[in-house]
Amino acid sequence: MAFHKKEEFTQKEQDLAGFAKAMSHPARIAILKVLAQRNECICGEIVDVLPLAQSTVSQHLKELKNAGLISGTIDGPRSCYCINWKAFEKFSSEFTSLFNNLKVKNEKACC
Amino acid sequence: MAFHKKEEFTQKEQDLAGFAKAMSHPARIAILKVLAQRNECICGEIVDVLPLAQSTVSQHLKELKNAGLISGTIDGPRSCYCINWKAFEKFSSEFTSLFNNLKVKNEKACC
DNA sequence: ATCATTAATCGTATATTTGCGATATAAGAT
DNA sequence: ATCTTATATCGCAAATATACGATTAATGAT
Repeated sequence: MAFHKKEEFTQKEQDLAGFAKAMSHPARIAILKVLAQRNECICGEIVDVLPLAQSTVSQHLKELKNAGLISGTIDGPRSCYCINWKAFEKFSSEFTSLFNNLKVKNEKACC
Repeated sequence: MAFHKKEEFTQKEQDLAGFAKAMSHPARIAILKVLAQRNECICGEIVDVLPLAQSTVSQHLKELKNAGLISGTIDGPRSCYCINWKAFEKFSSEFTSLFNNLKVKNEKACC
């Protein structure tokens, strides 16, 4: 009956989950890798590398953009996407710090 | 027509995506946090903390377990779950190393 | 042996994601 | 002005995820 209960959690939990969600598909991991290897990347090159249709790649790019992990400028038929390192580092450190802190407290495993 | 193309990507990409997917819901982030704060954690305590039905929490626990992020021993009516730090660190470092390496190559942003 | 407790599983409804082809859009080339 | 190229968006179908209540299973208590 009641769906989509995500807003009942803390903002930080939602943010982290959103970040993870953006990277929860191998195509998007692959896209990030391709983008990270170049300074300027045209979408078409990504399409060539991935085993997916152009429209699907465009959709994945959109999701990564919405999540803030990449930024892109649309310049007519030629789009330039690249990784938004700032946002990426923010999440990455938030993520690792959360679990590193917890880990210190809890050296011995229980089961 | 063709769906579920995930197997067309590298194993590493799939693994990373699977790890991210396991954490792509705030409820599962919250569960990991609760588990990390105790040495032994009974599922019921998690149910009390989360704004979700018992069956739903059980489902989330199952997903975390399938992803290898937590391990649990079922002991009759009393289950003990805890974080699988080993698997967690493996992914965590794989994850950060991937992007740290890439970042070094690519100090200047392009757009 | 029966009851209470706790957690997993089943069945089901709805929402979201994934993917593609077709179409639209926007700029450069002819 | 028309054609080409590159990318975004639309519309749709299928798969997966999310959530719950009801049921089952398994142990401990009475």
